[in-house]
Amino acid sequence: MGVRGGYRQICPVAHALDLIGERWAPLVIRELRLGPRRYVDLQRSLPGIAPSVLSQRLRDLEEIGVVQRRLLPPPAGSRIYQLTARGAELEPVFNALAAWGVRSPAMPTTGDLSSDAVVLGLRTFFDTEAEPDTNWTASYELRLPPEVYRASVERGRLTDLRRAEPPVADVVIETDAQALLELLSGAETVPAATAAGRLVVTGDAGLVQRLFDAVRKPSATR
Amino acid sequence: MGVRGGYRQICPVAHALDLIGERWAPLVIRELRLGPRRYVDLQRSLPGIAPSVLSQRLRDLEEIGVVQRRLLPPPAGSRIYQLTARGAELEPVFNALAAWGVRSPAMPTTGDLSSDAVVLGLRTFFDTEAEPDTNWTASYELRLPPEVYRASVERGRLTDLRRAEPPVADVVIETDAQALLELLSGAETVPAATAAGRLVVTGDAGLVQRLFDAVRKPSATR
DNA sequence: CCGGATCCTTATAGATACTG
DNA sequence: CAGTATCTATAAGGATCCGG
Repeated sequence: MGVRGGYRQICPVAHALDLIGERWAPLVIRELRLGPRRYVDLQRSLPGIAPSVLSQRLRDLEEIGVVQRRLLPPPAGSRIYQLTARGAELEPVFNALAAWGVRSPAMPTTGDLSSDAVVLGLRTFFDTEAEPDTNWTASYELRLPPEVYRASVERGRLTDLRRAEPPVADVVIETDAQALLELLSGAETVPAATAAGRLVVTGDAGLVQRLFDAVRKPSATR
Repeated sequence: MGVRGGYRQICPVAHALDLIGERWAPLVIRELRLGPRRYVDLQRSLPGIAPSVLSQRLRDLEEIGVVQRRLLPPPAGSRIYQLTARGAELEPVFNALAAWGVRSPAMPTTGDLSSDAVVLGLRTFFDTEAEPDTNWTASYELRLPPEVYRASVERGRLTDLRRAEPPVADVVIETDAQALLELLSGAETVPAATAAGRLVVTGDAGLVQRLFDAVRKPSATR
């Protein structure tokens, strides 16, 4: 169980923290929010985590029913980790945490930038407040080498966004995590990034602009 | 800064955890959600926390702008800690965490039960889904010795619930944390608890029943 | 009595090397 | 690739002590 035997309090918050509050555990879960990952993938996305700690966390998270271990069918045969339904229910927790964290004045601008973090930002801050544009339906393939994601917008709503291998979509966006972050935050534009070779769009560029425009940071009331 | 210099990632979630994710920090914040507290109060509500750790957390939380240190006017003159506006914005995070934690099969039934934890449960799980009863307006004084809370319901909405010293309300509810937990979860009834001397209601008992009935645990979709 | 600071012990994380 | 083993560095737990 949690840190030092846990908080030992009858409190939903304390209990949740006993389960998923240990160091690195939330970030392991964050990495799995976009789809299954192998041990080495997790290790690469979480620079600084000790292998023994990663092993321990995966074992703990599996034991409490948040993560599931699975073997990919041959010939791959690799061992992968994925969120269970119970783990996926943590989505509101991460969204709330991200909404609070992104408004921090101390939010770091340097450090490791994982592709997952940026793509999760896209998912978290996709504007759900405004009335959706029912004319907007498209599928996107987002390439942040070596990662590939697939996003679906149906009638103005982001209905799906996850890591994907089978790449079939209306639009293909090829860039990197840093450039995507700048595009989403407004510090970079589609034409400029394209001219600079930091962004390659295959398909309707207007659809891409539309996707980036749909991302809004939360204001105080949320 | 956070644990071991923090995660050093450009990610809102990782940053939020750097700020408030350390051991005990979330529980310190939880204690302050219902109003200001003194050092010793916090120590009593958080059994097991080392004084050095509590000092350190309060200093850290003050530095990042989540907690504010203040001196009560004479003759009290005691030093109290309270959430800043920025700290209060963590409300959605705690609500989401509580909603997830309360549905855990491993949720402990034994351990320390703080009055704050139960009262926060009342606030978190006060049913906001159903259409509010506009005829229901009342103020409650909730005594869980030695704590006193004040709750306000305005036209079916819980508009305020915090620790309070000046006790003025329509109804006074006197009980203890354990009994209140059972009353809210449905394991105990108002008449039975009253008969057993675990609950003393001064004022309209119907209003009390109404308050307890308004608390609903979240279902999977939340 | 309140608000801590200090000291010692122990648990856990970080780093690196190594193995099935 | 998927971890385990080992060593070291930190931070937490717990008791005690001290100044206002």
